[in-house]
Amino acid sequence: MRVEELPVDERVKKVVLERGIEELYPPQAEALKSGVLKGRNLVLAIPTASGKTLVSEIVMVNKLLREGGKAVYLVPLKALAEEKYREFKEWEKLGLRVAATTGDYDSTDEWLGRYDIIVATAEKFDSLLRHGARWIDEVKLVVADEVHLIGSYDRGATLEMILTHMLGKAQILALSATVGNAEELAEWLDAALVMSDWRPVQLRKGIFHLGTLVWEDGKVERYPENWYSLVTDAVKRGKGALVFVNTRRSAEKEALALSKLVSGYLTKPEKRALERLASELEDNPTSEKLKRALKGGVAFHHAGLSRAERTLIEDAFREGLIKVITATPTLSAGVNLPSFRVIIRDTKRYSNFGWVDIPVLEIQQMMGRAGRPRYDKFGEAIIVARTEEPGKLMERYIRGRPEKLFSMLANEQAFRSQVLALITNFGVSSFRELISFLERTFYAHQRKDLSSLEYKAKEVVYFLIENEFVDLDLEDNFMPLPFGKRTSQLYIDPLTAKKFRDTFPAIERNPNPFGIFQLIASTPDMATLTARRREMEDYLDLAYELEGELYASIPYYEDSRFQGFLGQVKTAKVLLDWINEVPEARIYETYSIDPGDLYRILELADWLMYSLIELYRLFEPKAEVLQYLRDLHLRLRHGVREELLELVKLPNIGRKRARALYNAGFRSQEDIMRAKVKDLLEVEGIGIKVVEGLFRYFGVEMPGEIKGATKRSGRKKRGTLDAFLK
DNA sequence: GAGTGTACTTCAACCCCGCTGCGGA
DNA sequence: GGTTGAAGTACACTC
Repeated sequence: MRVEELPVDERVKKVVLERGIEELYPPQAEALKSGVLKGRNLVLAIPTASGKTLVSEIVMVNKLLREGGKAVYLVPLKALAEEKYREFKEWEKLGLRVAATTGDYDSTDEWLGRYDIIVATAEKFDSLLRHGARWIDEVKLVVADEVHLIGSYDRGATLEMILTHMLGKAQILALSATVGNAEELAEWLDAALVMSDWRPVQLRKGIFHLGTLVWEDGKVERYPENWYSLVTDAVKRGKGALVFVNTRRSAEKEALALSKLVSGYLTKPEKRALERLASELEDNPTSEKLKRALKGGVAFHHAGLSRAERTLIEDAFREGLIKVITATPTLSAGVNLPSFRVIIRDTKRYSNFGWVDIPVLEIQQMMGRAGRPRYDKFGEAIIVARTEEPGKLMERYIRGRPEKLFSMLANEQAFRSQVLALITNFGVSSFRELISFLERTFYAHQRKDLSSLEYKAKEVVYFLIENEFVDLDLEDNFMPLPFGKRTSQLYIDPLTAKKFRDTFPAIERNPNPFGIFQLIASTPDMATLTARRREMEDYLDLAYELEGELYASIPYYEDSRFQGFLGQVKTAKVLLDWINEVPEARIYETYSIDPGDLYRILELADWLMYSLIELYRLFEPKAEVLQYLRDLHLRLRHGVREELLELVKLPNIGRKRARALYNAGFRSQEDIMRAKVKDLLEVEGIGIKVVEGLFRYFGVEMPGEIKGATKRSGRKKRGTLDAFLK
């Protein structure tokens, strides 16, 4: 189908044509003929990179231009929200306004009302729904990207509930990878279904075993025995490779090993560019390894890396400077990062229940990364058989069909939160109403029988009533209580909230950081570290030493909670170090964690600390305790001791600069306001830009000579992604 | 004959990912 | 359940 022939607004066609697209891919054409342009719901199940985004753009923009209202585009990852935001920005030239919102930047409501296309993570949109933002009624279209995540154990329920809420109120366009039961999903959503395996870049799949590479069609190629040869072969041909492994340690090890082999194929300028790239990285044990790997044109990629490091690597790989990335599954479902060759070293992974086969769906998503549109005529995805039998792998992952999707609504933690939200934020006022809502879910559609879910719902409701999240009136109608409503808006697990509330009296008696941090670490919303075998004794000792500060009792060795408890102690200790200004590098070393892990712990602790305070405020707080908690929250956010709290409030002053200023004798905002520019510049880490920012903050004129050299105030609009990114 | 280097075998420890709140001059 | 680095072992070689 030609773009010219599309039955859409002329302006839409013009923009698409300007991109150089004149002809639509067959599945795109089929999708657009399905009635989706006339308002019909659609499930589009096609491989990644076969043009789902373009379809959704055309549908969104056409609808907005013709009918007004808003479109919401849901993604599973923050990084994807940024990626889509950048892509959709192009449509602003038609007068539409595009915004992105995730937990990272900007908060709720009203400013979003000014935008037409809103990109959000599913959880963020769920949260917006709970807060009852007024503009929600104007949403005419919901695009759910990666909708197969409805089958994810911990996050699937959120997506399912959002779609249940919006079903009937807005048009729904669900984008999915190929799954086993797309029909079922389409039936539930009362949607047309378009399925296809068509790809713009052909994909060849094969199994490698001891030097023999067998392609799907039976063709055989010979290589040296070690699978490394698959990588070097790709590089030799001027292409890149993406290697998937199942542990961080393996990613790092293979990167270093491959680096030695690949470095021989690099040109002099490439080597220089890579050196430059490596020098941009900060110094910590993991970065050191990364730097070594980079010198050979190879990088590893996993969640231990900071976001900046990840982006740096992704960009350099896209440019072709980095030839090979070894990655854990962070990359399989993340941002768009294709490669000529994809090599899958592992097909099993460790879970709580021991080793399990990685689902077909996931392996196929990894394989789908092979082949770069515009550069490659075809892509190659190769699974390495090491311990598994090659034949079995061929059957399961290459010829086999992906799994069916199953509703995860019944997952207890998720269900608890969702039931609470229905009662406190969505006006569900009786058990009967609750059930009738649940009848519209994918769970009900799929299982037909609601009795076991009903039983669970009953248990949850009892729990909520018993713990005063909700009350019953004389006619047995639900009455939301402030505690319940706030819990739901804070987006925390009711169990976390209960735990907090139960601990308030103890906190009032003896407020202290260690106790509070252990409490936070013990909630189901926190991702705690695990204590390694040889660390266990140390943390147990620490717990006994500080027993008086804990709000929980120390479990016995035989107790099933023992392991978890030590992990919580370890996490609390990390947080304690953080607020006592232990340098990051030392924290990484002491606890053998990576920057990404620390960032994650701090982010979670920050959010939970805020929630703790907000809930405490509901229960006749003592002023001095409240102040104590607020100060602790600030210390946690900035990673400083108490005496620096005043300084870190200043713009561009973090824990390092604040400490430097303090040690140089500038101990209050007053001191700084009165200081001479020259003296401030003497302080380590303080440059002219920082000083300029300080002066602007105080509303003081800069002395003349300096002012001229540093003018520029790129005031960005608040709440947009631009502001966040810069 | 003790010390050192090296190649090899055992052995226990460790094991992917991600989202959510809110408000400041 | 399988990989990995570290500890342990055996053995040859050097001074």
